[in-house]
Amino acid sequence: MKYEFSKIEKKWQAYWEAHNTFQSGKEVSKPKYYVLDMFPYPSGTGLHVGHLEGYTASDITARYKRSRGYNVLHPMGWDAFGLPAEQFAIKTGTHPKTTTENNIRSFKETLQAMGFSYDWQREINTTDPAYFKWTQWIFLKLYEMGLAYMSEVDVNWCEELKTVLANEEVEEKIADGYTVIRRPLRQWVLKITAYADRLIADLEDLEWPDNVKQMQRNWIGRSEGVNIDFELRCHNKKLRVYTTRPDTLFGATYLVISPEHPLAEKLATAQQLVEVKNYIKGAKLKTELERTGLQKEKTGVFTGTYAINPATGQPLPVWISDFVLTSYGTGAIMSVPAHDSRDWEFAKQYNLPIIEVIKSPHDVQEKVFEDKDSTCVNSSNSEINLDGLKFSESFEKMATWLETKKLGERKVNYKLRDWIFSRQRYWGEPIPIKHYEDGTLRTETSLPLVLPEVEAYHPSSTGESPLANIPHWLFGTDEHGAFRRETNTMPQWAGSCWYYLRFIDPKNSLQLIDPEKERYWMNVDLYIGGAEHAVLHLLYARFWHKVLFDLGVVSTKEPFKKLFNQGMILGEDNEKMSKSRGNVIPADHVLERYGADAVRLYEMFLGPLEQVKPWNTNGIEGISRFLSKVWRLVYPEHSLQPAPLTEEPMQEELLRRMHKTIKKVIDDTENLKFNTAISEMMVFVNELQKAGCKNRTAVESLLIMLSPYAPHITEELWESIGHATSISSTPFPTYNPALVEDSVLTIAVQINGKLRGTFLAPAKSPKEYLLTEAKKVESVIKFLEGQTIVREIVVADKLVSFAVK
RNA sequence: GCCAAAGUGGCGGAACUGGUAGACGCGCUGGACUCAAAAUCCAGUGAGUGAAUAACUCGUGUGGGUUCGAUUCCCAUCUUUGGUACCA
Repeated sequence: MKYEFSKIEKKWQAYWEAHNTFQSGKEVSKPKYYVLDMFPYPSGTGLHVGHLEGYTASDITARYKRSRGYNVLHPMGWDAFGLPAEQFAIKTGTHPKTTTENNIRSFKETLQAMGFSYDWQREINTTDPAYFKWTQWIFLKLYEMGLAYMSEVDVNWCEELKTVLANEEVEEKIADGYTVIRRPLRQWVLKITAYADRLIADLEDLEWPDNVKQMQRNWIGRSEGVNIDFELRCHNKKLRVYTTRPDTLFGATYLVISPEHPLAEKLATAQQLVEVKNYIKGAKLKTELERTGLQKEKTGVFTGTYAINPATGQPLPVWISDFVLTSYGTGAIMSVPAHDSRDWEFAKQYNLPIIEVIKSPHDVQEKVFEDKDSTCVNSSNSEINLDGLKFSESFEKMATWLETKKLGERKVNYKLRDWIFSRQRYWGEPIPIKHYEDGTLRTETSLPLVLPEVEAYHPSSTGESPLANIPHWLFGTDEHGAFRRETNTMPQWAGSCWYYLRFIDPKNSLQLIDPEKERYWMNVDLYIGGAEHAVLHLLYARFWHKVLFDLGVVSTKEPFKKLFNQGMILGEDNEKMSKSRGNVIPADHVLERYGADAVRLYEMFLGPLEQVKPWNTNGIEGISRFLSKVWRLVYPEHSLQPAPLTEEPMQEELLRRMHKTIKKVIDDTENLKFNTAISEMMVFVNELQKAGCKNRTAVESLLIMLSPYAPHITEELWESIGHATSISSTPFPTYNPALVEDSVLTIAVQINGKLRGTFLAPAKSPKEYLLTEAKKVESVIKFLEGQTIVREIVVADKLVSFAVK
């Protein structure tokens, strides 16, 4: 019988569906394992081979864990709110709901054709009112806790999209060809900064890649410093700056404030006023990106005003420059040009003094010295002396001095900013807030607040969402009077911030999640997805999770215990797959040609899961050959009947190979090193074939080991050799440790580090025996002749090494 | 610029805590089977010298170092990829 993958794969997919093979949650006495994919946005372009990589990895893990006796939760759903469906609606008038439904259908077909063992009864969709009812519920909790507030903020306004973009999205949109300007608008904002410290601290215990943890820490950007108040000459006011280097106060030679600083214009002397005004005007025209990114040369303007350095009593000119950000710290800095490269550049540009206060190996007039490891110099007055102290001591001493003199106070700052949470779009969760005529706000009493049908999906010309154009939805009256509904909707991130919880209890209409089920299933044991979500999605989800923890909705501090980022699959030309390059390999295409098992195996065999690697269609042929070999183990060529399996004992070598293979496949599968697990199974199959082995244990062990990787062919062969139940519920084979080690080993002999010969020796041979035997090897004798052995090294079971002269 | 990761045959990659570099697969070469082809099977395949399945030399981006021994550790350097954008 021939191996016809298309017939077999359809047969078993239908079987699994009919038998609810992968329904989870029944056997709560077993240990649980929750393995989750980052759920996709169902786009119109369909899935390509790159998408399938992570899903295959999680599916192998899910199937493997089931086979090892775990109660596995492995769900899938749709992150279906989003811009593309809305844009398509604007263009064609098709309701985003229709577009979304069509795309979901096509995505689901592909995923099912891959044989993924999802529990489809738990499927969720973020645009389903039964789902977003709870997204809105969480928002109201945030509002009640004071974590959601409205603010008139300078936002990134995109004229073409008529919407506000998050800071994080700006670059991407500009790259897509949109223009973005700054403009003030009323926005809902979430106070993620209130959780900054916990978001850093709790990273500690997570099994996440170190680089992702580091990226999150950098993004939050906690820094410890001091706010210092500088006395201003000829003004009653003080100027407050933030610094992380109070230890260098003696070296501060000028101050800089941002153009948006409230004092910017007030500090300008009559003589400088025109120039200052022009500079401030110029800065307003630039976007944040222009100001911070492209510009290499520093610009600035002197206000004409001087402040007093509290340590030295020297006058410090106050400058205005746009390299100082309004949104960070106090919007003002003290400049220590000798020990900060930006300050140094600025000082050189405008000929300001540079004073060395940290012992430098070179002249600071020539080059900046930023190292913190050195000690202070030129840093004393009648009250304080920092000379000779290292950073941590001098920081402490100066901070304390400033605090006692009431000149400043310690302050922790973050780069992280609060999260602008509203969007001026139709296709998103409505924010369930009512605005009354007297200016009060009330929450919607009945959730979900659903989207009304609209005629057109264009944003309103005022910058509000299309919802502002629907009077019957927009306006209403209740016992508190007449109200207008909030027209902003939530960003796409909202639905993905908590979906992992809903999979645990997807149909609960009374609660977000049943606490008992939550305690059983949380945390997510393994979360697999692309590295592009390293910061935003994962940070937002962690933030919401902590809020839910504080509310008592969840019992764990963190949502995702172990995170794994799969590497991108590139096109055959070694470039990132994209429509414009025309190098996209669509999933359906390869599935039809090679079958799900081959695609699954090949994607895993390509290389380490975390690595970026190019697709090569030729390579998949080798996997097809491997599957045919497995098939022929059961159905010899030209035979319609499966070959009878025997109970005849295996040759010792083959038996040891089997146990080695089992061990390696277990170890590698646990560690997501699927490429080497597959190669080990290939070796085993090659040897079985060469030996013509039809031993039942050998063949069955192979099929079970292979089943998480290639579920369809193994189900079929499992049935062929006489089993009535699914291979997916069969326990994984175990190995005998005694049989994993070889009994006879090849020992290498090195002379001065070069390999000069090998010999065979029984395992665990004593040192003396190995030395004696090594000296008997012909090629070794030759090299030892006329030489003096100065050292003999023996590594048990591995090698003998002689150092000679 | 800064931060992180990585450079191994024609190609994707393998190599445990320093211990026989190149597993497995692709590709290629030769052979068997066939009228022929496909499929399958067998043998070979890092480079060089060599008649050789003898032997030796070189070889994990480059240059040094530590070591009996380095793809692995250290220093310097080049290249590539990802992240980030003056955060005081």
